Amino acid sequence: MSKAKRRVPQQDRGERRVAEVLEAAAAVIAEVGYETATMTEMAERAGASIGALYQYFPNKEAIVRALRQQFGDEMEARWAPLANQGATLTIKQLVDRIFDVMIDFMENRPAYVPLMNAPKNYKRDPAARNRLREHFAALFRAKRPELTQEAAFRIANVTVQVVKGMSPLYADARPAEREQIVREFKLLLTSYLSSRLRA
Amino acid sequence: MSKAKRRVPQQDRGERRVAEVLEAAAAVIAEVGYETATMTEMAERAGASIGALYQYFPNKEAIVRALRQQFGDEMEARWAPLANQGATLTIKQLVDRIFDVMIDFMENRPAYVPLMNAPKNYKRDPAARNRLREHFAALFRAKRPELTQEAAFRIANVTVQVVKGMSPLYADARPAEREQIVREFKLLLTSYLSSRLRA
DNA sequence: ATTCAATATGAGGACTCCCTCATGTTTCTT
DNA sequence: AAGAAACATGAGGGAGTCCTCATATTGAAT
Repeated sequence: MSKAKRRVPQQDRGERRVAEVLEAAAAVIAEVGYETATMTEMAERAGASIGALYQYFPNKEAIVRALRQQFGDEMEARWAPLANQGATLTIKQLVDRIFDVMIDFMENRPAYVPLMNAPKNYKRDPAARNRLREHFAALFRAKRPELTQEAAFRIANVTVQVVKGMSPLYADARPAEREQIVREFKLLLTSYLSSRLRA
Repeated sequence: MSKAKRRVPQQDRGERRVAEVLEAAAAVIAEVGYETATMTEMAERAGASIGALYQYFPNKEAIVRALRQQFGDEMEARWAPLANQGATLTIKQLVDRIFDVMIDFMENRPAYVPLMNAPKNYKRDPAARNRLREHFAALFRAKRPELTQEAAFRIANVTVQVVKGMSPLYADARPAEREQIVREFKLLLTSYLSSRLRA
């Protein structure tokens, strides 16, 4: 395992490179998955040489970490506005919101799901894995404050798995069938949350 | 891609080898997943040489196909007795049955989930992917004959994803927490099926 | 204009993986 | 017992991967 530190970009050129590499990496991972994505392909698609890539990222894992951080931050920005008004939403509204955000994210950041499911490298930042679960748990506790942390996390775990479960079906389906799939999974989550968050 | 046909076992020795290799392959895949499982490791763990392995299987994909076939047949044997009496079961009984069978299977055939999720090679036998979904769809239609094929398949798809969603949580959890997780996912599926299979 | 840090390049080292094949051993048949 | 067929072996070919490093180029500061 390589251990050397890498360059931190100091010029505009460097910052652009880093951004280009990350964007290319996300595209490649979205297409072929983390394991089969190669560093050479990422570099080529970024219009950079393999050496340039390694100026900023010491190894493949570092790229994954950077992408997860970036996606995690973007998620944060999406959920922050909801945290306040969480108490006022109905279950149906809550479920609609959850799926709207996640579907929009899956379409605009198609590397998100493959990245989060890549079993590798979670030992290095286990926190990343739980950020989404914590957002959901916070929403549920806002709606029903008498939930214990534990209970909220359990429900959030199930919620995360429901959304994850929809994603491969959604991705494989023809656009015309997608609405139907979304309806089905919204019903799934609504039925469950109605039991669990009942007044 | 290699294309040569391989030996079909003719002696007891050969049949034992094939069984040993398949068992070892399943163990390796269960531990590290399909992509990272190596042919050398499978051979070593089967107590065979790499050459012996390739006497019977032309490539890695062939091993996966054989395992999927085997697991599929075992599944068939589990669901067959239910197909008849499907009409008489309550939703709760149905859900209990589904999870009991799947959990038992996951514990005794830990390679099942990684294999079914391996995106590779499904082009060669797309039928394998749908066997479980078809079993579920048959159960649902036994219970509610007025369901269209399409509707039954949709519900079966969701059901498969729910069970799949439980499996990583179940596998990662300490045994003491597993009962809790199972309860949660049974509630998830029960709530949903109650909506969809209502009289 | 000069200098030096920042950035870029890509051939190739070190490794791993899948799979072949020439050769050796065991089992069956007669 | 002898010959043939089935089975076993493992070194190594070929391909692909991650990553390094010596060298070259660009940009900024003086």
